Amino acid sequence: MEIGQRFNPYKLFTGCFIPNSLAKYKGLTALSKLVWARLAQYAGEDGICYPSLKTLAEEVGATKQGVIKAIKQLIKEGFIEQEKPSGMEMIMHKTSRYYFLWHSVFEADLRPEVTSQSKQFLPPSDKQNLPPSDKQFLPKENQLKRINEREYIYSNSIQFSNENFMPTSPETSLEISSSKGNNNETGKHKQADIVFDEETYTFKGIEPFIDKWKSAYPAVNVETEIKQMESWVMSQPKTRWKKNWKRFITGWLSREQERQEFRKAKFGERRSFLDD
DNA sequence: CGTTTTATGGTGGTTACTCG
DNA sequence: CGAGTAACCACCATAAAACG
Repeated sequence: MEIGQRFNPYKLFTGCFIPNSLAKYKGLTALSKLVWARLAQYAGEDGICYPSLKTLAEEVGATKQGVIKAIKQLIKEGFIEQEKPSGMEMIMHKTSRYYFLWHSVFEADLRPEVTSQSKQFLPPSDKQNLPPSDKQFLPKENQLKRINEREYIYSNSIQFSNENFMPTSPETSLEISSSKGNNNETGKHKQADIVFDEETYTFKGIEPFIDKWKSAYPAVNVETEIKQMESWVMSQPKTRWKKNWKRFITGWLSREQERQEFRKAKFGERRSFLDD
């Protein structure tokens, strides 16, 4: 690929993701939406992120002041909540924590079948998913619906695609297809081989293994990694495609699990998966 | 009626400063 | 060091007014 050459950006990049409903929302500036997207990308499985204003500003191409204004607007409009450092945290120059709030505009992006079927993929509860040190920062549950509950709905959020990011069809949705699954149709307990669909650039037949992988690799966001795999495979020449995709996927997840554990051991806590 | 000019508000940048 | 405020400035989009 040469500079200036035409190319197809479809599923080619990873990066920030702005839901359609948020993009259309008129109560936020463009920068606010970008900041939201960046924060969403920072947020890990626990749905919390804590980048510094300086870092945020650098990564969205704005100034610290601009980011402050954007964050204020996001808070005012009810999209995020901010926990400012206090006490020892302030002394230790800790950064603010940002929680995502479920907003009415997001409902517009949820098709009925997605809303009902996605429930089973939500984490058991907020607190169970939070590290102990984070529990003290949990706002009142009845006031707050952290957006990581919907994380799986937007699990392909770090991909750049021309299509709607919502998993609207079984062909493009791990979540929905897993609820239907091969078992219902072809029956019973026969496990089909995993194949890589050349047209949709997605893995087919992985649904029966998702839960297994989740429990086997708890430090890994399986859905996100699958998307990254699909993106990676897509960029590879077909001659390099694997024959045994299941082995490829488990190998990838295993490697990622080790990396996450190494990170935890080395850095104590992860600030963001973007710090890779 | 269409085009140009002007006024206004929103947004964001820079700098300096304070606070804990 | 991180977060925040304030004053000032520039830019841009929009609406209204002026003009031919």
